[in-house]
Amino acid sequence: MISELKESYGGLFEDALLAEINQVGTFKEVSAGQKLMDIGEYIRSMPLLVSGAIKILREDEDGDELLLYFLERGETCAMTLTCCMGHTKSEIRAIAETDAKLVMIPIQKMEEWTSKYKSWRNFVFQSYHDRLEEMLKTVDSIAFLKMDERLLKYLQEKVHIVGDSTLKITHQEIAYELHTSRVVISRLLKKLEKLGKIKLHRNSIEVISVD
Amino acid sequence: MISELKESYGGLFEDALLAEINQVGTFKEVSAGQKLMDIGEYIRSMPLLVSGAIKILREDEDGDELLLYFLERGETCAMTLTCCMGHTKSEIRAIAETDAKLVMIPIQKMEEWTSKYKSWRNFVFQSYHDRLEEMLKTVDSIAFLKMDERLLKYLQEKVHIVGDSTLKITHQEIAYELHTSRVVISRLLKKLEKLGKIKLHRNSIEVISVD
DNA sequence: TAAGCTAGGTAACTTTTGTTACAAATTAAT
DNA sequence: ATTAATTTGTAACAAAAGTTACCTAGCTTA
Repeated sequence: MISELKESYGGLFEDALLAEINQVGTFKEVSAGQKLMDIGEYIRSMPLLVSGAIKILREDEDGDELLLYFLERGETCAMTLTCCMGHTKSEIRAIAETDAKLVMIPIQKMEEWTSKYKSWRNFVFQSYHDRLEEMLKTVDSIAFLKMDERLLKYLQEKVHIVGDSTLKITHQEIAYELHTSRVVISRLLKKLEKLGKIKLHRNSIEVISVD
Repeated sequence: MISELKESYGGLFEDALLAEINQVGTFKEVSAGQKLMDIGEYIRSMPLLVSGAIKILREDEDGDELLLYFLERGETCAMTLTCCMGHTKSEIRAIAETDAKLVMIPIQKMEEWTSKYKSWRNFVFQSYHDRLEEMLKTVDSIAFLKMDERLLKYLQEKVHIVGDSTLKITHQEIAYELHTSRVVISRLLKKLEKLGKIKLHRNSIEVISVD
């Protein structure tokens, strides 16, 4: 475990903190598609992402989903941070986008480390900042872009996250994450294909242009 | 100044911190409509809102605006927090929604207080949390609601913020903040009036139902 | 091989939102 | 008082997005 921790967080945390994390943290491996946290659940530990990617989703009363953003290596869920502190329920759903490795930190340690380690404080602040930035990007997309632009952006981000320009995904799954209907997605994907930006196959989409 | 500080932040901060704030902070009064911060500007001090309300706006490349949320008494701009720390530019625009009073804190003090005062740390964390929650609400509105629902919600929130059920506002101004066109707003306002939710007058809107 | 399932394509239609244009009412300015 | 500017109302149309329905291609599996 030490090696992977050091790889992802070595530059961020001082050795004493790394050692503590190593001692009190629990290593966890999840496979793609696995649910890590759901709306309304209480949070008992804080995840440090060591490898892979996690997607963070929001849901409305009708159960319709919307992708908010992805977490990558070296990041944590900012929602967790305050949910822990305030002992409130989760406002979001977290699902492993790829196979992923995490270190789970018991929440009691969080406050302790906040006074004890400057690097921890900075990490927490940085996480909040990053998450707010991601939320701004999300707002920009849904407020200012039309669905075809959002779709292309979504595909390009997915390519970045999974590290493969061919995405194994169905139109229905995309529709869920962008909160629209399958027919709309099929229509716009066809349009993007005609523009030469992607190539469509059964169960997969090849993203050509990433610019 | 002490009295207003104590009123808004007395329950939050320990006396020693209040005293420091009082010493190093500069009192600032702004009137409704005044711009406090713009996109791309560097942030040199952090505002603690003592009275009034501030609206936080986002802008796209075309200069189109979108209202993100309001700050009220006892709150601060979470964006500022990290912009200070990372010495990055502001991502948002802040405009006084009502006449407002602020205490401006030099950013050097921020980090100092973060190690020194637990209540300051908690305040900063709480601010981040509140801002993330606001952003979630914003995303919910623009992603899951139709324009007429967003409009009604907007009007009701405005009533809360200004503390008056009659809003002095034009259709055009609403259109800017919701990022749509004046014609759309006029149309939907007429519909809401027919439903008995509001009453329309020139330069003002009376909000009837707040449920 | 036949039946059944899933994924995707597409037509036809509706609703929602955005755009253009113009008129009427009110207020402000000269 | 006349002119000009602002605000609102509304019609007519266009574009974007959502819905329903049905078809076909390719797997799966009985």
